[in-house]
Amino acid sequence: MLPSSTVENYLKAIYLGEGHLADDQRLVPMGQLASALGVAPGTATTMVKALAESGLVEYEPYNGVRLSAAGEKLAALVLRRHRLIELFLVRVMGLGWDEVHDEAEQLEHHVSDRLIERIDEMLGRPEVDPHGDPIPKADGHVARHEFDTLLTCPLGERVTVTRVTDQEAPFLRFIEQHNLMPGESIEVEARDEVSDSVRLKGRSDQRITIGMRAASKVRVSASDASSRG
Amino acid sequence: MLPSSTVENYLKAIYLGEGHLADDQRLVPMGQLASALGVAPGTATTMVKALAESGLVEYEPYNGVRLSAAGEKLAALVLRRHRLIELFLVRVMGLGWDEVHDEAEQLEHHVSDRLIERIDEMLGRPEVDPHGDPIPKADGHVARHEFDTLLTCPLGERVTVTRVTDQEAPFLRFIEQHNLMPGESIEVEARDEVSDSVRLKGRSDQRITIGMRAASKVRVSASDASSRG
DNA sequence: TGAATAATTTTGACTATCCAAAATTAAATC
DNA sequence: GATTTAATTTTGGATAGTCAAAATTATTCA
Repeated sequence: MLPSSTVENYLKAIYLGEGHLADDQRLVPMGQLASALGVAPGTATTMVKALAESGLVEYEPYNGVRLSAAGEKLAALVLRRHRLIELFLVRVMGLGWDEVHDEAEQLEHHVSDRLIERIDEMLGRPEVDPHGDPIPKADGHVARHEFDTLLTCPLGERVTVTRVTDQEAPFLRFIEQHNLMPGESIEVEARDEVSDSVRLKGRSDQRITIGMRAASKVRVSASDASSRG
Repeated sequence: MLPSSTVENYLKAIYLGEGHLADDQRLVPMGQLASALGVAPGTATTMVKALAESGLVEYEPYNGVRLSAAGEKLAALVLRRHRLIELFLVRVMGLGWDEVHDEAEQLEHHVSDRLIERIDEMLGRPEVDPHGDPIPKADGHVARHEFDTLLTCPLGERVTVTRVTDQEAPFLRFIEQHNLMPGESIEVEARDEVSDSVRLKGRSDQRITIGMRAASKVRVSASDASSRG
C-alpha cells in the first residue's frame, strides 16, 4: 500500500510541527496539527489513530502525536520531493521563489521516483531548496543543523541568511525586496523589546527595521570570516 | 467546483473513445468506457449518470454516453496538459518517449495553468506530442486532421509517419528501433491478407515486415513531394 | 479545590468512489 | 417469434476522508 496524498500530508505536517520542539518532548498537539492541515480537530484525531494503527506514528491521547521511524522516513521523502520540485521550478522553469510553494504542494504527491531522480541529477544534487531548507537524501536522511534567527543571533556581527521559515508569498516578496534571501550577508544592529523591533544593516549598508515576529522567521548562521577575504 | 481527477479521467476516456467513431453516432458504450478506465461496469454507469447531472455529458441509457460541449472542452484541456507534459518530459527532462505516458497520466491532474503555460512557452507552443497526437490549444480547440494508416495508405508511395496510436512501451520501443517514429518517411511496398502482413521500406531502404494489426496503429500522411527537393 | 475554560475525543452523518452480484433490457440466434 | 446470450443497470455494501456538535478530559485560576 503506498500512502495516499492525505497520509503524506499528515506525516509532513507532523514532521514540520515537530521541528519547533525539543528532541525529547516532541509531541505535536492535535489542535496544531488540525489547523496546519486545515481540517476539524475531530478529523485529525480520527486520522491520527488510523496512522498509529499502521505504525507510522505514535499517538498519546490528549497529549499529541509523534512520528515513528517509518513515518519519519516517509515524511522526509515527501519533503525531499517538495523541495526538489520547488528548486526545479525556480531554477529550470523560471518561476518566482514566492510562487512555487503551492505548485510543489500538489506535485509532491504525484511525481515518480524516476522523475525525482532526474530532477535531482539535473540540479546537481542540491543541498538546500530556494528557502534555504535542507533537502533530505533519497534514503530519508536529513542534514539537520539548527541556526540562530535574527532574534537570537549576536548583535553587531556579520551573519548569513540560511533559511526563511515562512512560506507566505507576501512575506517572501518582502524578504526578496529587502535583500534578505538565503545567502545574503547581514548584521543585526539593535533590538528593542519595547518597540518590538529589530534593526538590520543589509547589503551595501542598507538599513531596515522589522518586527520581532518577522525577525524570528529569518534563520542565519555566523558568516565565516576566513571565507570572505 | 473544479473537477476531480476521477471526473477528468472519465471525460478523457469518453473523448478518446469517441475518437474511433463517426461524427453523428458517436456514443461510447458503457462496457468500453468501464474497461478503458479499469472499473466495474456498474461503477461507470453510476458515474456517468452523475456527470450527466452536472451537464458534462449526454447519457442515453443502454446506448452509451457522449460529451457535451462543456465536457468536450474540459477533456481537451486535460489532453492538452497530458500531451504538453509528455513532450516536456521527453524534450527537457530527457526521458524516453516510451516511459512518459504513465508519468503524464498522474501529473495531468495536478499541474497549475500557470505551469502549463510556462511549459507550452518553453517548448515553443508545439502542435503535436511525442506520439504525433495533436496538442489542444488553451481555449480547448483541437486541430483534428485524420490520416491514413499503414494499412490503408497507397502502396509504393512515400508517406510520413504522423502518429503512433498505441501507447504500450514494448510497442513504442519496437517502433523506435525500426525507425518508424513520427516524422520518419517510409513506403508501403506490399500487403498480404493471407499472411496478415505489411512490408515496409524505411529509412535508407531498410526493409521490415509487420503484422496488419501493428500496421493499423501507425498513422501516416502523404509526404509532400515539393518539400523534399 | 472547585468552577470556568480550553483542548480533545466521540458520535452521527455525509460525499465520492468503488465492487460484486442480482435484475433488467437489448441483441442475436434458431 | 421464442429463447439464449450479452450488455447494462440496480441494489446493497465497502472505504477514505470529511464536518458539526455533543461529550469528555485537562488545565487554569481564583
